[in-house]
Amino acid sequence: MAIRQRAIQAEDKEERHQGLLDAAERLLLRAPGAMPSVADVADEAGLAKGTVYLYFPSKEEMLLALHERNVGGFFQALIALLEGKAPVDFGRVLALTHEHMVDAPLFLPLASRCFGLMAQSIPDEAAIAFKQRMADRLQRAGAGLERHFPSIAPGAGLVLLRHSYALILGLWQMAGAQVCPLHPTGEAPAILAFDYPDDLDRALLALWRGVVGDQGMPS
Amino acid sequence: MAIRQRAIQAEDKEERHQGLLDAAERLLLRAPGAMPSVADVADEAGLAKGTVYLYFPSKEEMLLALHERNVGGFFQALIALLEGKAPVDFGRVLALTHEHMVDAPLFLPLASRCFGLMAQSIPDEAAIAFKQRMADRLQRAGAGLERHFPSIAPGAGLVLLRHSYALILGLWQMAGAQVCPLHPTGEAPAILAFDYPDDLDRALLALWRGVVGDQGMPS
Amino acid sequence: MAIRQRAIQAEDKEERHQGLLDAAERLLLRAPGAMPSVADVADEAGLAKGTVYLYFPSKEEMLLALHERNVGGFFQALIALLEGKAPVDFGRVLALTHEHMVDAPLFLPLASRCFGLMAQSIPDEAAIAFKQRMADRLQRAGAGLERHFPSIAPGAGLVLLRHSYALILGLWQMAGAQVCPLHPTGEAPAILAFDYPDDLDRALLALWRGVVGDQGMPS
Amino acid sequence: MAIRQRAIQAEDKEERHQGLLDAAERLLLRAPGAMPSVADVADEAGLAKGTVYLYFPSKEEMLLALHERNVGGFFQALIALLEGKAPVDFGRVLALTHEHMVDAPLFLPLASRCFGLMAQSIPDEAAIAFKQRMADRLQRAGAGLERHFPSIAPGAGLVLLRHSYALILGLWQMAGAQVCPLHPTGEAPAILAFDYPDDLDRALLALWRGVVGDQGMPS
DNA sequence: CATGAATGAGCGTTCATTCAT
DNA sequence: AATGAATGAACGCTCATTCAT
Repeated sequence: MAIRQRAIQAEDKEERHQGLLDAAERLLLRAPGAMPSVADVADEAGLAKGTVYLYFPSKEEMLLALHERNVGGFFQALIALLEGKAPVDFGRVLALTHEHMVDAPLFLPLASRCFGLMAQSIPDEAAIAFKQRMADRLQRAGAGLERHFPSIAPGAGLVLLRHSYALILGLWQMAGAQVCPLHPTGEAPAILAFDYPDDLDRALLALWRGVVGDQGMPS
Repeated sequence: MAIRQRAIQAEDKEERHQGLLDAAERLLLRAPGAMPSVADVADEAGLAKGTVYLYFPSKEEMLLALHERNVGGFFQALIALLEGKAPVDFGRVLALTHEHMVDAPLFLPLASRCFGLMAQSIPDEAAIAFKQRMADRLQRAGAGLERHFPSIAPGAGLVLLRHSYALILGLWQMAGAQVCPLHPTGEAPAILAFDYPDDLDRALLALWRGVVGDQGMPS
Repeated sequence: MAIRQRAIQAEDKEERHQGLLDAAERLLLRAPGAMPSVADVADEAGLAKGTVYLYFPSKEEMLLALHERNVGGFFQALIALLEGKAPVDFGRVLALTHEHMVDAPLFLPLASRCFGLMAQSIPDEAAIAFKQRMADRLQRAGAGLERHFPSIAPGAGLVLLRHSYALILGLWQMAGAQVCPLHPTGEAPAILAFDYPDDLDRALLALWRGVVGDQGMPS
Repeated sequence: MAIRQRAIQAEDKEERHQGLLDAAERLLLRAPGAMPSVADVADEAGLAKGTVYLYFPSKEEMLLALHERNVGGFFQALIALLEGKAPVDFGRVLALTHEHMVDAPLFLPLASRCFGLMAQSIPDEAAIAFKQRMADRLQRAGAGLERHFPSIAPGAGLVLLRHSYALILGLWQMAGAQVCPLHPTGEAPAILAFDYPDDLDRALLALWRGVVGDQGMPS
């Protein structure tokens, strides 16, 4: 009952597609620790459970699509920055990273989940296609980086991006383990506590300084 | 049926304990992407399902114990190195890291999973105790690091260890996503391919160079 | 496999609902001493285990629903009798009680179980709603009783019903303990043996005579 | 380890026997809604789990033995009263009932459970033996009752005791269903609420008045 | 006698996926 | 295209009972 307007046109379909991703995003935001169930996503999107499977072959690929939407946004901004004419320094890249990855409360939990997914539940074909798209973006961004930071050796821009991402992701996971969300009374040892965004800045700064030297880095 | 020798003595119990961890380890190795079920672990260990619960209060705490066994081994070696009298340079630390974390095929998948566990399924008390033990080790290792690398500011040894760990972990996740273990026929785009151990070395080198400068670093 | 006709219409759903209650009833009849498992009920109803949870939020609430179906039938008849125009005496009430509670082989085992359930496994909200419905029925029946038996003090009709129910239930439990259903060869001592329906009549008669006196009672 | 003094003498064994019943009693008192597990009982008694099975063939028969100890205490007092020389009226019997059954917080939950047990889990032979002992006691008490209340027809003393017990038990179950122990905020409909001891007195008074008339009854 | 390690069937519930409508 | 009823494997965990020690 209540069969919503059928999506016949391609653009209507795209709208449903995005609507489902939006719904998944909202649920993930609401409970970052748990994978939303298909039923929940469908509900949140105002659709029936079966309908989800008209738009995504599986729950996992839906989440991957959501992740890619996030990643895409970040790279679009990064590439725009790097291929633009304005001079770029570390601070600009860092700010952009914060905006899209660190402060966006969804990016990292999802990314972390998706790396696990890739190795398991995503069919090879889909995984490879996803990776191809990622590779293209990375390559463009890496090249842009080398243009703005001449001290980076050819090819090392891509590598630096990879390492930065690893740092962002790994540190985030460690930060997440600090919290005992339900019973924050339990005190973890102070020595383990650290402020994620701040500490990440320090780590990235060290990494970049080790690669690009002092040029374009904050004094 | 098939009642194995009963573990009456404390050391026999310890053996069972370790045997279960070994079993979990083997399963995790076989399918690094999935949490082994209690039934599987029991089977693999040649015990009945219920027996697992004589040795661990829950599946999660069993996996955490396995993780701690791994971590403990690494830190024991690291602290021995750093508190020993022999001079220590980056290469030594790196070699040790490889031996315990990178080449041990289980360390990282489990570590990655355990960070997720802490925030969810481990009772606060157990989680805090675990963290306290981790903190102690980290602190000793951090102090040792500062002793051997005088250019590290006081307190920054611990931080460097944290960042190194984040790099190791994050990069491993990205590397893992390269492989499609079951169908290795599918070729991922070459540009994304990287050799995890090698690339990690490069990343750690960059990070450390950014922190400690050139002293004790390979030329 | 074996996908039965799908219950799309509300009435088909109601049929499934009732079908599950019927199945539970049959199992309870077959083994009055044990709570049927969800798997058994589903099997008996020819459905899959998961399907049960489309119709009831939990096993306990399913049994409560079955109980309420029984109780509802009894009260409907009782209230019809008491609010009707025909004169009512003890014999009529007793006959009705037999028909719905005593001779219905399921009423009492289930009732006895449900009292235990209420205090444990039923969510408060559901329990209170159930009790409210019971209270309404009891009140109407109690008032009707007072109308037909003027010697009952105001408010005492409800109390008499409660005591009668207690007698019916308590005596049934004692009677049940007489039987060893699987091995009826074992003879219980004759002195403890009693015929439940007959003995109950005597007990109720005594109780009612003590409350309403001789009016409307059999000579 | 910690093998307690072995019970060699018959009286030592009896002590263990009673000790286990005491332990079960304490646990039942602490959590009247749940059947204590064998492990809990053994723990509470300071014995090992396996030891329980040296003294009772099954958990159920242990609980039955505990119940019989309670019942035995009640009947001993009742028979002493009825076979004594002092005059006996309803009030005396009622007081004794309160003391042993109503106010003893364990009697009724256990009794209610045991009736269910009889029909299921107790082997016939044990069940019959238990019943034989119950029958003897009932018979003596019934005869004593008839001696003190001459208006009771021969044989009706036993029946009156049975009906009284049914009332006590049935009403207790209904009373138990009133409580929502964990969330007493949820208000049950007031109409269903009643005070168990008070209401029971009223019910028993009505029943007895219906059987013995006014002799020996409170005015 | 006493122990307690080992067993394993059994439980209620979830949820991704299918497919008749 | 859209629905949602139906599926059933999978899960972690309990606990009465056994029996080697």
